[in-house]
Amino acid sequence: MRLVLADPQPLVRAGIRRLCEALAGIDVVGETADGQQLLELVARQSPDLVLLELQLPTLNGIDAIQQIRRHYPATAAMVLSARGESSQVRAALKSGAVGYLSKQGEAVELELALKAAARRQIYLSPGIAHSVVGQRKSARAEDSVTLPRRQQQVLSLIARGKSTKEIANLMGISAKTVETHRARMMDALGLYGTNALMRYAIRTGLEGAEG
Amino acid sequence: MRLVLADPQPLVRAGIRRLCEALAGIDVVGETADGQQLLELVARQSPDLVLLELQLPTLNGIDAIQQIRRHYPATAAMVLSARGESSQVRAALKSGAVGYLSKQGEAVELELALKAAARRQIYLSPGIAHSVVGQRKSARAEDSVTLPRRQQQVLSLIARGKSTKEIANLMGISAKTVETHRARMMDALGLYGTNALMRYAIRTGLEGAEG
DNA sequence: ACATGCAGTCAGGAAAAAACTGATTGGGGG
DNA sequence: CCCCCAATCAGTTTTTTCCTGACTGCATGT
Repeated sequence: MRLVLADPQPLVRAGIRRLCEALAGIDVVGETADGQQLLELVARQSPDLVLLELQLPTLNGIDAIQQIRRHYPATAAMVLSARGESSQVRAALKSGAVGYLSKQGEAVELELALKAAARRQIYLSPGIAHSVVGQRKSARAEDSVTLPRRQQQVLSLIARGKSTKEIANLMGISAKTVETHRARMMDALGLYGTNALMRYAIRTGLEGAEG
Repeated sequence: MRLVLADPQPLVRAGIRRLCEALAGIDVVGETADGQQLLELVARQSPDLVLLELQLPTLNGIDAIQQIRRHYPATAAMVLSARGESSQVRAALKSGAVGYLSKQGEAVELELALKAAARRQIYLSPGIAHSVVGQRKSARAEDSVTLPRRQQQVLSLIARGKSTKEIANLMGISAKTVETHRARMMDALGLYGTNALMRYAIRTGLEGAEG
């Protein structure tokens, strides 16, 4: 099985490469830190499988998977990610990923996942799978919620560290209204307390931008 | 050279382990995902070197380095981190780290770093070194500030989304004292308001894992 | 036309948190 | 020995949050 790796951190990538190469029947034919380069690599090498981190520079993992599925259908894509938000898992699988491997997982999972891919099966790390089997009520409603327009604006300003008063001024509305928006969002997201909302705001607002 | 690894992500850890074991004269005698367990491992194994991520559960990397330097001076500690903020780099080195290796770095750096450590030299990844050669005067006071011990603990708990009351309980002190610590930090960092502090706390990555 | 529901706007008042002021203790260094 | 800083806390005031409504448009379905 011919394999291409994509992860922004060279050291991590090199480590994963070693792990893969130690497995029988696995041939790592390329690696890259970059989404665009990944597509070029796939074009050149036509690997059987791509193992990719979702957070890639120049082209994020989800888009990369879609491109691969569209232009190089012979190549399967499996996610190898540090994070496991439901939204990401679902987006990846919907885009055509053949598996989702968490870096939180044990090393043996790598072998299981690659074997599964060889058999055209789908592998999901434990702790990831629940994102796909809907019945988890305990899983927070945070994911896959689309907030109304103004609520999103408020959220974005919260993520920038603005106070309620500042937000009110910036948006030209009363502070009371901002409070209402916040309360509605907390309700919709199943969060309790302003700090939890702020945490959520910063996490989701920091998407993609990291120095 | 006997080596212990500490990284919260098993897959990454396993990969790095392979890379280390492929080098001559390196013997990986233990690995863990956890700060407290790291100390126990060091006590049992007395390794020559510990290679650790800074963001560890139960005991963060900086504190772990300090403990190791204090209680097990024969063991050196080298940071292997995904991030490279100046403040973290300086804090690590000040705590007695013998090197700072970025996961953004190339895989060969691992060999260079371990060789350097064997020769009792200090290795810094390119792109990390600048944090130490102070010439860049950052505008904000936010960088290059080392907060006192308890203040850092408070900050870390803030980043984890804990409320003042929760922090007070967790630290076994009065809520009033927590407020004082917060106020001192805002003063020291030139921040105004609790939300700005929280933003800072989350952004500087004192957050360990999802609660 | 009418009810229904949602998004957006706001207020009043109680409750909680934060901010300000000031005070004590215990180490370390000059 | 004295001074400073880290750490601890209380009292008081100010600000923010939280809860309970309430009114307006606008779109939808009946």
